[in-house]
Amino acid sequence: MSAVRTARDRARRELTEEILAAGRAQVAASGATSLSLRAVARELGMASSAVYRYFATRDELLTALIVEAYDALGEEVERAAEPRAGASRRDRWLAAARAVRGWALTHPHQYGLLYGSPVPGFHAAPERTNGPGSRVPLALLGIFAGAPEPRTPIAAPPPPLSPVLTDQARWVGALVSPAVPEDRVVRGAMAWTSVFGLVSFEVFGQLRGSFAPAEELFEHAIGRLADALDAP
Amino acid sequence: MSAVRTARDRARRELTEEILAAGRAQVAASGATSLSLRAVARELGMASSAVYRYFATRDELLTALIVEAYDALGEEVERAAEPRAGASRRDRWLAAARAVRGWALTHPHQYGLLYGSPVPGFHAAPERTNGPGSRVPLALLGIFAGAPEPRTPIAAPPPPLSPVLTDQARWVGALVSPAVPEDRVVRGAMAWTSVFGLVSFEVFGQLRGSFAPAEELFEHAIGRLADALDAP
DNA sequence: TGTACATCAGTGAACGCGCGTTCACTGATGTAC
DNA sequence: TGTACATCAGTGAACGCGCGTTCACTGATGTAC
Repeated sequence: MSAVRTARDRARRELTEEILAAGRAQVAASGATSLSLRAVARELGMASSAVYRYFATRDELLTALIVEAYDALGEEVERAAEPRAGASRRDRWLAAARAVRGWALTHPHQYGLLYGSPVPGFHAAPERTNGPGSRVPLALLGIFAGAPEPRTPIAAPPPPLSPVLTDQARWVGALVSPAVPEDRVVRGAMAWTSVFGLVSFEVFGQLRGSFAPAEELFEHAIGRLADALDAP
Repeated sequence: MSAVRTARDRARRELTEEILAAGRAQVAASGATSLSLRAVARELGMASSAVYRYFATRDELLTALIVEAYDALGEEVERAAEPRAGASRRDRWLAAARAVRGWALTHPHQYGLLYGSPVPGFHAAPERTNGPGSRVPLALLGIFAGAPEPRTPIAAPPPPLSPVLTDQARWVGALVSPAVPEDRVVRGAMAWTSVFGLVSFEVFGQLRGSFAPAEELFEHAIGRLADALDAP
């Protein structure tokens, strides 16, 4: 067991990567439902049975592709949300939201795989997808950790949270440190779901005939969401 | 061509309805991708080729099911959004939003068919789905036609709309009468996408481990959205 | 009211396709002595 | 450094399945005279 592995091992890693790449391309081209082991094998010029040396089943390959996609999106959003010199919280929020939209528009089928209707007859193992799937919400949450930076104070006080909602929000808020206060978590969740609602509508074609192309609506919306988030 | 049709005609109508019902049940049970003409025929105890007397192709059946689903949801939302004695705009908005969520939770697969990732290799004819698909947004828009009912005035003035966004919002606002002012349309669009973002996240399982069950988050969110909508 | 013809619904077999997965096998690569 | 054995990657054929769609057909229903 040396750090430098054998030729066999290197070949294995490479082929695994090639299989993933072919699967990724297939999902990108025609969606997750039509992902097929046989087509992947054909693409790589190997017998369909050979793929089974690398992924025990079609569902395993699909799970790996989901994890990959969550990680790809997560990485982009994390980078955008990162604290930077001269970047306010609002800037980071806007950048993160744009990263979500940008990735979704360039990878519509992978976006659909993650945030669209679940693939029928397939349930990804939660212990494999939960972590990667949490990267985006955690990155967004991280932006609002710590004290708020008030900008445009709102006259009306925010409506109180119900006890259940308070508990949920406290639990979520404690996932980052320093913990985010409950009302902020709830506002963040609303902003988070808004962004994905908007992006899903755009990617899945619901805005055709009204706000498509949705660039401007999106920009306006995330600006307003930022205003709401920045309130004390 | 009398109003009362022949026996053959009655039988045709009935069987068409039965085929739709079987298809609906199949979508409800396992999602749109696994809808199969053969399975529908099996369900009805007829030869698979017989279905072709009623629907020229699988895609036609799927289109019909999409139209049906849009109409079912549209009807519920329209009813909820209807002006009623003693019901404020806010009440109507809350009822409409709850109708969306309620329908989605009881028909998750049909909801996925309408608002999830598009079925691969299938494109519904826009001239058939556009009308039914507009019912929900138009119902929501209708709630806010005419003058606003200010409740909790917001200190900060709303951010101005870009020229493109103004045009889009004006066009959308003119779909109902009296026309809805641009800024209100944009706020409505944000509320609309928020509701569907929240519902999609809940139905597609993205809130597992944080805000699920999402009843309370949803109630809170639509309340806050109502506050924003009711601003002058 | 009865007959002749046209229309239509439903059948069953078939075509051609692609899929996931298994299995016995061969040949190459790795390992222990 | 060389040999003997164990491990593993990849093959090709096969199983069993379900699908959408077509086609020539039969028998029932509708229509015109």
